[in-house]
Amino acid sequence: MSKEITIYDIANSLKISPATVSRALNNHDAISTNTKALIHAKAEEMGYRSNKFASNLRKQKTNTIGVIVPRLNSTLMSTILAGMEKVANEAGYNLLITQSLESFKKEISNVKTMFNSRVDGLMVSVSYDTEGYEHFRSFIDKNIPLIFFDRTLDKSECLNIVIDNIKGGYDATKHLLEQGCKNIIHVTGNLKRNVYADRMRGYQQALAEFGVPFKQHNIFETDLTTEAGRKVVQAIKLSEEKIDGVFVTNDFCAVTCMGMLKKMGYSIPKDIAVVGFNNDPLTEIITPSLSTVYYPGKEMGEIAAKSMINHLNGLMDIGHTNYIVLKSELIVRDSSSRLPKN
Amino acid sequence: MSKEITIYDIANSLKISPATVSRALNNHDAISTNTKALIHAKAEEMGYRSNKFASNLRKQKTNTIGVIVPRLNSTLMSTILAGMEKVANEAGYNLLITQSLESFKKEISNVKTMFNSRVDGLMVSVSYDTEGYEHFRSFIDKNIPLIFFDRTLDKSECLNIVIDNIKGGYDATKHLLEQGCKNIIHVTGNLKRNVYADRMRGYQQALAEFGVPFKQHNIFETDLTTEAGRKVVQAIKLSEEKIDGVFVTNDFCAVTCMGMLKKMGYSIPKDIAVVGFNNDPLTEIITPSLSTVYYPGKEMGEIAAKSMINHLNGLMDIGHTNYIVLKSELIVRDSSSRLPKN
DNA sequence: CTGAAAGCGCTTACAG
DNA sequence: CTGAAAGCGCTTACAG
Repeated sequence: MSKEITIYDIANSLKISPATVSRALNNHDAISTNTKALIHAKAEEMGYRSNKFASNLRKQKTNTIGVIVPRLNSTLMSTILAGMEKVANEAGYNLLITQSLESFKKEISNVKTMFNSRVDGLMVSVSYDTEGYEHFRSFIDKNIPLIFFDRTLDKSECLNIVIDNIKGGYDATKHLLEQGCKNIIHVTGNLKRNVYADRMRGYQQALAEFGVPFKQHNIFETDLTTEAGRKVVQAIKLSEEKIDGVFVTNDFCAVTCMGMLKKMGYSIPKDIAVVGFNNDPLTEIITPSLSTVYYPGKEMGEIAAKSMINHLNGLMDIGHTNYIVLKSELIVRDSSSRLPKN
Repeated sequence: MSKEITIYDIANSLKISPATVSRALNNHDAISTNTKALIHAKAEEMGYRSNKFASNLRKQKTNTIGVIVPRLNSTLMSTILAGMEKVANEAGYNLLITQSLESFKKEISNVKTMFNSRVDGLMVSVSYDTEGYEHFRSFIDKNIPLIFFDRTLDKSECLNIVIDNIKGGYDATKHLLEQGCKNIIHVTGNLKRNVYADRMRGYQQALAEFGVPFKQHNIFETDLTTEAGRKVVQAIKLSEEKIDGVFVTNDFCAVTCMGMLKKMGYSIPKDIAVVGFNNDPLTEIITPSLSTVYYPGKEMGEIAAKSMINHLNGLMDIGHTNYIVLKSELIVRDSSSRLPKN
């Protein structure tokens, strides 16, 4: 392990002060171009690397943004993260990423870690069973910027970056109704979470608008896994009332359901029309292609990171904004197209 | 922004020395249980949080592991990352994650960032067009542990965590041959990368074993996107020699091909049998289900992180190991099952 | 345009 | 079991 070069080594070898070396390395205005060039060359030659800890300790800033997601391995989340990473990296910020694995307890511990790591800001999509935001108190008290994205909390005074989930649910359901569906079930996730609760509200609104009575037993609150899909399909089969439409709040689960329905002899969309959510790439490559609600994951990640960085750099104050709602829209494909397209 | 509490504040308020506070907070043996309890309580009461920069600066250690992946938003990579995060988090390490977006240039810059962030170790899956490992020189010179996973480099003296890609390619191809395929094309990624080059070698070995001549024009070196799939299917259609087997080195692209082939009237597996790679969850939910090679992504992430942490904690020396090869195996499903299963 | 000096908040070898 | 003191490598207000 070779010795680390410091600004003192550079200063000594150039017979100047460490202060000047520090300034030159940070491209401070007050240093002459000559001196700068000299110092940069020497630094390069000696294999110098800045010590971020010393710098952070002195500047009381970390250039690191924390991110907590429910799971890393979901198409949506990894797409959002990709967007965040891109923006953060370009702006010279690092991302510290952890996953709550849908556990409130783990989320609390993740928040603590982020706090102790002194991230300059924190971006969070909450877990399935998160209750309240007391565990973010430390961030709020210290005025450390906090942004929620996708899954947000009620009554949050922080910036929330979302899509209009009510509209998403409404559009999907309305579309199914327009295609002639009379009895539409809704397969969703934990209704504690805004994304699922709002989509269901949209579902209810559309039903009401079309004069279709809402039935509680048509709501399947699940964990959206393959297993959940299996149970839903079983229920469809055993149902006394004919089910002719399915609105699933997640593409992967929707595709699972479609596959099983097909195997059981249902024709899609003729017997049962299906709409998913997120516009996962897989929706386009399966047969029939899955109608879905476009979810701007990459954009959401980029905008969240951009907002955070602008705030940190004083170019913007996220304290004044409560919601940023991104555009999202229904994409009609084969799984729900019963009528001739116009 | 409330003032940060330091060990000095705790020391003053308790009329003891900061050294004792530091020791107590780190559960040092030499501090009496009483004093420890007292200090911990006070720290809690005052809202103390340790300053990692000061601590890192002093200890010359960061408790942070860097990870560079080609893309965050790929099923395989996000699964690997999930495994890494789990292990790292449990061991009290943080993960600094960046993506190279398949660009050698960006990878070089990522490595530099990691170096300057003084990660304790670095885990990398290289980009499409990475050449050599000169850009890791700084890590090697400083003896900072470096682990490659999935996509590795030739002649690397570091620890590489991989699956047996040759065997994977061999198994897939052999299976297609056993199912009666006479003319199998192979759709793959950049052949500079071990994963793709090795799978092709396996493909060639199986052909050779069955006395089937290898034809260069049966190799499609692509970027494995939907567009690439489209071109391959076009080529299949226009081909003068009948093509009856497709081995694609990535499930998503395989599914894309399957979808288009079906639309063009091909029956799968009767006309054309298809095998993918990775065992992406989507392989099970499409119709016909896709035969594929199981890839232990989560395990790979866990083992990489575990190896790194054990090395950092002195429990193991990765300097003595060159390769860790994880188990992986062919999973036969409907897309390639022409013979009755035994 | 450059320097001297203080201080960011810890940890630890040394001493008792 | 506890303390005094030095030092990790920077940055910056102040002075010139």
